[in-house]
Amino acid sequence: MRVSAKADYAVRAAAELAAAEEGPVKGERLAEAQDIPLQFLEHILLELKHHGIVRARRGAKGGYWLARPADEVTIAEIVRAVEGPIAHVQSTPPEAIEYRGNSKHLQEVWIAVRASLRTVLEQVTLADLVSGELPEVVSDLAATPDAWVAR
Amino acid sequence: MRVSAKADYAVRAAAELAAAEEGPVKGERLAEAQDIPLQFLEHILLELKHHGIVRARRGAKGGYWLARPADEVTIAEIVRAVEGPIAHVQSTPPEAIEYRGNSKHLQEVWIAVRASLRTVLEQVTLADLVSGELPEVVSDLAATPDAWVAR
DNA sequence: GCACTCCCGACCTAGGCAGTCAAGAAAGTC
DNA sequence: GACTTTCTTGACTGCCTAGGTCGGGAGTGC
Repeated sequence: MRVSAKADYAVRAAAELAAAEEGPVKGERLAEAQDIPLQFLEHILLELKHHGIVRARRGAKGGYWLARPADEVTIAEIVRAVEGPIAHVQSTPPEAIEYRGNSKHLQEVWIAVRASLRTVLEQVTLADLVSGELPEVVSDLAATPDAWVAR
Repeated sequence: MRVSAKADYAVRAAAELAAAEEGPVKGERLAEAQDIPLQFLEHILLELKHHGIVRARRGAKGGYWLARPADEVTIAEIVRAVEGPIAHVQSTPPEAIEYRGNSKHLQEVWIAVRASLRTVLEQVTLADLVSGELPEVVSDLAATPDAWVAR
């Protein structure tokens, strides 16, 4: 139930790419802009490339750029690319687990957990993120003061 | 963004305790009922005990029982007891991270993620889980067919 | 050809996950 | 008080992941 450094880095780098107008951006610039260890970031960008989220060219004038327009890339996609499926239980998808006895309905709870995560992560695109205009569902959730207190 | 075996086990064992009428339940019975490795389960129950969620007595006729009524124990509590805080990013709470540049609004997204997890996990009590009568928010989420397909 | 930049496998360390084992302490029973 | 049952606790395991570093290789532009 936690967000890994990798996922956080990946989204931040992607946001930086989304904001860049035209032309490839060097890994080094991304690393500096978001204060991410360069070598680690390159691995992450490679994974994003393998998942068809970014593209890259090497050599002078090389760098990375988004494979698709920023308003077509969701945060969910990026998280899945680096962390794998969202909200798996014991490394298997919740719909595939069989619960017995008094925990029979736990499956529905995990399904609901996944669904609620999806409503947030699949709704927000990179374009939303850089513009700051988040979808209403999300900004509503973040707007309640209660959401900001630790527990 | 995944649920550990430990958390899953902990909730299942707690559900079993919630269903047990009166009197301590042996660890062995819990393990059998939910098919959980006994020794591992005992570690988990110990953690739950330290967090004041269950109580235990040893000796003959000993066993475990809930420290509070089943309708006052939420799944969120149990998950926190064994996994630590929900939805931390890089092991720090989202409200404590400073984002800069084009990822400035990422913080709100992670806050929203945490809030949405809370609306599910803090709503469901052990009593709900055992009876199968989940709160409306949760059953609504689990009712959409889309929630059951992998992605 | 050379500088530049990504590509990618190897490696590393710390810590967590999932689990086992064995000894010990407490409580109930007779 | 002896005995049994059952929990308690610490130590320890093997494996994997997270987070990160290093260094060479390979494609690109000039």
